[in-house]
Amino acid sequence: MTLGPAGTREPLSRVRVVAAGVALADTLGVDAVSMRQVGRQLGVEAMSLYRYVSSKDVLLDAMVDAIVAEFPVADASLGWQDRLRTLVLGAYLVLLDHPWAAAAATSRPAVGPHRLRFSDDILGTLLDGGCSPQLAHDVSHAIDNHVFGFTLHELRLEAGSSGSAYAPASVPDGGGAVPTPHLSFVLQHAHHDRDAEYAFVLDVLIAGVENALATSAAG
Amino acid sequence: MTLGPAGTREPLSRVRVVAAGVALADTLGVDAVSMRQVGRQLGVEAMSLYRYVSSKDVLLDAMVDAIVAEFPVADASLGWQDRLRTLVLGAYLVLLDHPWAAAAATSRPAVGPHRLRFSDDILGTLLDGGCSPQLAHDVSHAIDNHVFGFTLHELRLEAGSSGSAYAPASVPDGGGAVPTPHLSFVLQHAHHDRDAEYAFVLDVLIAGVENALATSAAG
DNA sequence: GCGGCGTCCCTTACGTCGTAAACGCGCGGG
DNA sequence: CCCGCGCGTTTACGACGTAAGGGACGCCGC
Repeated sequence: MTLGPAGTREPLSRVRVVAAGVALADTLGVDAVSMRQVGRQLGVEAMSLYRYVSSKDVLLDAMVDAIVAEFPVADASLGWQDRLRTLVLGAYLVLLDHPWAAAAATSRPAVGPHRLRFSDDILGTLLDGGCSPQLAHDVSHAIDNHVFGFTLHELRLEAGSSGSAYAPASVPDGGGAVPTPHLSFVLQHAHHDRDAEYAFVLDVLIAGVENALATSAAG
Repeated sequence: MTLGPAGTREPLSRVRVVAAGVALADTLGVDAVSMRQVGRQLGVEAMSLYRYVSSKDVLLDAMVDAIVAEFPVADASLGWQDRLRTLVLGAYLVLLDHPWAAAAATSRPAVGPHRLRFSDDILGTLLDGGCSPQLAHDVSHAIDNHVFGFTLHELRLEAGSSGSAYAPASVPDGGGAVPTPHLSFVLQHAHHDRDAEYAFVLDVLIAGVENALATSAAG
């Protein structure tokens, strides 16, 4: 690698490595993120990265957490419902900007510090709303799953944007197509509005919490 | 590879290849599923598999669909709520038996024929319950996400069974731990009951549907 | 000034992966 | 008899993650 006219170059660092990985994933997809590619992006050999990330796995974990770091922070001036909505919809918007991130996050067990912070905000909001610790715990899992899982779902649908979302890829042994009467009926009579669906399910969860709070107060 | 005393061996076939992949994933994890490993399992070279599966990706898709094939079928003798519960809880139990399957299914865009059949059953159940096509569509996505996403979540928690479920794996740049007061509070006062949580969220979804049906009937 | 040491990056190498291409073998039909 | 073809093998290529060691540069105490 030739140096610039000044003869020096920006030194490597963990943040620069992670940022290069994110940039690569954003433009070419996660599959393009290999140690050698990331190195090339930085004008450096693959092995040099190992001084800053101990393995490719921790690089990916750090990349995911770098995205989660952009998630919004709880706004204490709102009621708990709107606070939740802000958090969850904000996370959704961030994930839409980095289509690989939802997939990477769900397919990887590690939970980074920023994700812990986000979970803590969700839990704090639920506790503020009057949830028992148990209820808050359960609902926060459901919300986590909604944020990452549902967003992944939506991204996939719009990725395979060539007409129908349901495109069977593998043919069964016998060969013939599977009859799916209800599926085709629904696809004819319903349209797919990404954002509305996401908000709808979130509202169902919120309504579920309100209901649980009401019945526990009454009992 | 030496032959048995009879001098012949079971001929290869697509189902045998897929079954070997499933067996390998069940015992050694998905990461152990390589073409060479699957071949070894069958007493055959890696390249031989390509006569039955055109690539590793379609092998994995077929493996996932083989698992989904075990999902239950809708029982028309039940009311729509219980029919849903049977379908969704049955799928959950199957996925628990093959811990890799939920991860593989969510991280992979293809939808196989058995999964289409399952979605169709869900949709049929919802339509039977009186849902509009649009509502059925939205809810079925939420249910799909619940089945695969939530199950994945639960499996992960019990995989990292070494005490706390929230073990941050990557340290931030600055180094220090993140303060998570609500999280630690909740972890102290709530316990994690896998099955109860799964059923709880499902019931929240069902209640949401009932509510939507009631208000649309009233309006 | 200078010798050692730490930090940073490079080179080389190994074993694995997915898979393209061509080969060999055995069997059933002309 | 032999041709073809279905099936499995062999060989090979270009990636991959990463272990091990080497060399250059700058800062430290002396």
